[in-house]
Amino acid sequence: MFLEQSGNRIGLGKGFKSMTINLKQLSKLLKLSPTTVSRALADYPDVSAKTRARVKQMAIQQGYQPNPVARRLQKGKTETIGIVITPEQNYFSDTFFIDLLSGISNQITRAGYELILGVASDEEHEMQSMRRMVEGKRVDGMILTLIREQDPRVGYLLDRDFPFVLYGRTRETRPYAFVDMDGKQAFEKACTYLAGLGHNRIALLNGEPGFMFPVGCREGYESGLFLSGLELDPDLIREWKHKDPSQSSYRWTLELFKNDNPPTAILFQTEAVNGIFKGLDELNLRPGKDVALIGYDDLEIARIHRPFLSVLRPQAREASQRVVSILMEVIKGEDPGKFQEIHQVEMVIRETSLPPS
Amino acid sequence: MFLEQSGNRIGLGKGFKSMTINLKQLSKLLKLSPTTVSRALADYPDVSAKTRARVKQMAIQQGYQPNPVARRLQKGKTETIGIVITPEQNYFSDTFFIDLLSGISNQITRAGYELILGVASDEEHEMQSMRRMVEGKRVDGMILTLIREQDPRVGYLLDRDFPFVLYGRTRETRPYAFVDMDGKQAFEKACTYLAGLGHNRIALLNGEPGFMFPVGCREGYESGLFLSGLELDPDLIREWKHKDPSQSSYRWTLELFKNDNPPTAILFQTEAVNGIFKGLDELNLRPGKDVALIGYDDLEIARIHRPFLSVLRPQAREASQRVVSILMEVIKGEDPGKFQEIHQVEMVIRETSLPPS
DNA sequence: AACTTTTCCCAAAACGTTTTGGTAAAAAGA
DNA sequence: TCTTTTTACCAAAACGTTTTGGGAAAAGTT
Repeated sequence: MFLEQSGNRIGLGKGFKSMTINLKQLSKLLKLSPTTVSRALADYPDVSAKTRARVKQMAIQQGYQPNPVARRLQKGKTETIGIVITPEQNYFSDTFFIDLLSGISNQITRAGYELILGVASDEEHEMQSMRRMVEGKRVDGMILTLIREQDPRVGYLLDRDFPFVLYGRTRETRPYAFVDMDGKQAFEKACTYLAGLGHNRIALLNGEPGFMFPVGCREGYESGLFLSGLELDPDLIREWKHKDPSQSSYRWTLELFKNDNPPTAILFQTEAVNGIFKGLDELNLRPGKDVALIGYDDLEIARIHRPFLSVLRPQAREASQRVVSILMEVIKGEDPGKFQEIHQVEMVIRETSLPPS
Repeated sequence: MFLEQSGNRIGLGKGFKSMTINLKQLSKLLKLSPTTVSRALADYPDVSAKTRARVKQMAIQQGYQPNPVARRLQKGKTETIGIVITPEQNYFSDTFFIDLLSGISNQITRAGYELILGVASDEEHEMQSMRRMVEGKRVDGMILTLIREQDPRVGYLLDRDFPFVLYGRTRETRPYAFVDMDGKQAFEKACTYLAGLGHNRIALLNGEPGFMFPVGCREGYESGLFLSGLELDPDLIREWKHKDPSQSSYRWTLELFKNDNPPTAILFQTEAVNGIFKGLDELNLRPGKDVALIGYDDLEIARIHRPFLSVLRPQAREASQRVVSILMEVIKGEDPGKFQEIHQVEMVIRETSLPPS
């Protein structure tokens, strides 16, 4: 009866024998035109309620799913967004990318979109992978992470008006959309909190310069000192290397305590906690007792080892979902400048933020 | 001159003003038919060398990239492969998924394919996400990880002859393609090594049952004991929970040493190292000195804390690349049963595998 | 010179949707 | 009853490729 349409062999010959029906076949089954079936499924008002119901039922019964590739071609959209991650630039923060991808993936699926992933080892491959997605017309929009102070990706995308959202910020005067954590406010809060406890030698073990995030951390730290009436001592600020947070932070910890007037507290990104603990151990200083510690990021490790680490906790899951929602708006043509979100960071007091002994 | 083709507005109206040229426009520029241009770019022999060169040069000059969506429609392939990860089932092994994705992504890009990623929280969403990819015709093949002893995903894919490769193995009699680490051989090697040093009370702190990997570990452990002429003592085998490796392994460590005849060595998956160290610390046992330790997986943490952990090191990057190559073959129509690879695991002796004291 | 083969190119169809621009029939309004 | 409006449907075009099935001109063979 409706088998003569032999032109419609689907995925045949390659072993995939699952019976996937297409629009033409479905419409034949219903004795309707493909047009009407398509419009019925899309809830257009120009198809009668009765037909619409009949169509939908048959579609479900036959397991019809519109071929996304065909739809994309017709609609001129890929229904896909891209992200390139660079694990080696963020090695020890164990679940950073996974948490991020988790929130993103969630929201993207909800929108019926796809997430394509690139993994790059360095800045160069990162750019290369992104260009492949953009110039190869493989995505409708990009999500960017691990943003640098001067970030060529942002200029590149702005230049060609390609939709994107930053998870973070950069130095760029043209308007663009971003979702960022308020590192400044977080470090200010932690700093004033420690000062309020009586600490007056507070050190900052900051992330690698070049990336944008540590800039805010430092601003918050300086502002916190100022608000608490404390002097800024450049000798209490150190920067570790992204490549090897543990080693470099270990060395800097030892350095810090060579000071005549050593710190009684340290602010840092939690990635560096292993190095700091190791350093303190070597100096026979008890973390949390002899030296107060507050880390940025609530990594697993902060909750496993005694003493449990007091931390600044960004709501990463939430923020990453916002990134997607915003990107959808930008893709629709909304002005990116309208979407600039800075998310608050909460402080979780555990066992390493006591007054000085 | 060649601007009259106003039907070819690309991505217009949505802000993306980048000048992307298409095949028809390119062919007009060259005063050739689209057919010839297409075939020239694909190196068909029926286009003269001169024309081919001219076409290629112009294509580069104009920055022409064939629209992948259109190509996919015509070719009846998505040029995309899918993977669904479930981070919560593998929480602490910090870089497991990232390393995996890294190898996979690499190889996929090389093949001109795309990687689409799903992130699921549990078994149910995992299946759901996979079905969306398969039944929604969004991918040509799937990669599966964290394989369970009885894994419904495998049956599902086999039933509809859909191409896939396992990173791991399962209990299934029909032939299927997989790349697996030789956990059995690894644990056997570690076990006989320890026995050779004189250890005769060797414990196994194994992963959660239900997953396939711990099964091999146990087999290797038992076989290692046997080869070394040691008795198997069921009291020396414990299984921690995937959900919370640290807590459960901590508790099991304490348990193990309540034994009248406590172990002098422990084999385990490195994810559990924190719990074990914590437990030993509490028992005033020095890791590596009083108790020998060998972990499976060379996680960052194994190389950071003294004593440096002796480990079994799988070549994850290499294996994940193989997974992709194999999947490509299976997609081409090769018999999946031909591709069953078991990769050797090397042992790295560091500081925690001394003879018993 | 009359065939045959090879070289080089192309028009048209196809992939599976959605959108455009209708039209015939039914209902409403005069 | 005749016109107008609304309802319910559909044929054809379009999205940008690749593949199919030629076919004219040039080169080679008798």
